Amino acid sequence: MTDGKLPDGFRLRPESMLCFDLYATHHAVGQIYQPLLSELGLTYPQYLVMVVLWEQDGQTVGELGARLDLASSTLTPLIKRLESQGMLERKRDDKDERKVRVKLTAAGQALEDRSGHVPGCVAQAFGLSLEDFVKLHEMLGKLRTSLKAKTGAEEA
Amino acid sequence: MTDGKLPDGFRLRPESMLCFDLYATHHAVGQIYQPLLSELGLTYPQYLVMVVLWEQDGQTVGELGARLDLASSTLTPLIKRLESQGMLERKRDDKDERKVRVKLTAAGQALEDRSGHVPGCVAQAFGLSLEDFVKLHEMLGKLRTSLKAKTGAEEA
DNA sequence: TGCGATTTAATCGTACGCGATATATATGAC
DNA sequence: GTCATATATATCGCGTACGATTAAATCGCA
Repeated sequence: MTDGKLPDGFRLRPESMLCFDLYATHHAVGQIYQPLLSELGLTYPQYLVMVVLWEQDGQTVGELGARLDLASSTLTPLIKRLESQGMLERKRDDKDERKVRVKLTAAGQALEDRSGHVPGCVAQAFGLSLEDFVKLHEMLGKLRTSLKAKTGAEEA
Repeated sequence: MTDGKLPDGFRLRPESMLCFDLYATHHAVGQIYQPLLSELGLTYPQYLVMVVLWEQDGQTVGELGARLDLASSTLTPLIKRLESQGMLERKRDDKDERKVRVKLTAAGQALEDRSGHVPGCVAQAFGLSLEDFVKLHEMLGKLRTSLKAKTGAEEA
C-alpha cells in the first residue's frame, strides 16, 4: 500500500474501498447510537462533546475542536444548542477574553450517569471479540496518524 | 465485548471509544479526499455515488441508496446537483414509473479516467501495509454486519 | 509605547444526512 | 374494475460539517 498501488480486485469496487468501509461503518454506528441518545435528548456529535467534557470540564472551544477535529463553525452552534438545553454554560476566559470556556451545569454532569448504559449497549452491538476491538482501535489510530501527517504535509 | 462489558481504561475516554475512532477517521479520510476531489468538482459523497455508477450505470435511486446506505432525502438533492453539473441524467423507468434511473452522461463517464489517480493517492496517504489494509477491511465489514443485524433487530 | 501579526470564536453560504411526511405509481384481494 | 395497501421517490425541517471571512483580543517586537 505504501507504493500507492492497490491489489487487483480492490480497485474502485465500493465494497472494497476503505473510504467506503469507514463511511458505511460510521453510518451504521450512528444508527446504533441514535435511539439510545434520543432518550437523553442528544445527537451523536452532541454526545461526543459531552463525553469530552465529562472527561475534563471547562475546556475551551478550541480544545474541544482539537479533540473532535471540529472547527468553530461546527462547534459554536452545536454548543449553543446544548447551552439552550441547559447542559452547559459558555463563559469568556478571565485571563484571555478571546477564549470561550465551556462548563457543565448540574444537569450536564448528571447526564453522565443517565448515559452510563450507552457504551455497554454499543459495545454489545459491535459484536467484536476483545482482541478484534483492540486491534481495530489500534489500526484506526495508526491510520489517523498517517492521514493527519499527510493532511498537514502540504501546508509546511 | 459480547458480554457488553468494556475493559477498565476503555470506558468513556474518547480516544479509546470505537465510535470516536470511526468518527475521527472518517473525518480524516474526508480531509484527504477533499483537495483531490475539488479538482474534479465533486464532494466526497458525490464521488461515492459516481464510483457506484461507474461500476454499474443506470441504477435506480433506491439501488444507489442500498449500496451507500443513504435515504432518498439525501440522494435526491445530491443527484440533482450532479445532474445540474452535467454528470448524469435522471429518467423515470419505462416499466415502473415510480423508479428513477440514473444514467451517466459522456462527461460523467469521462470523469472516471480523470479520477484514476485518486484511489492510489488515498491508499498512499493511508500508509498501511497490505496486510493491515485487508485486515481492516475485513474487520469493518464484520462490524457492519453485526451493527446492521442489531439495527434491524428491534423492528422484527 | 505602539502597531502589525497572530490567535480565537463567531458568522455566512453551501452541502450533506435523517426522520417524518407527502405524492404518485403499482399490486393484490375481492 | 375498485379500493386498500405497499412501494419509490420527493419534500421539509433540523442539525451537523466545512471553507472563507470577520471581529475582537492578545502578542511580538521595534
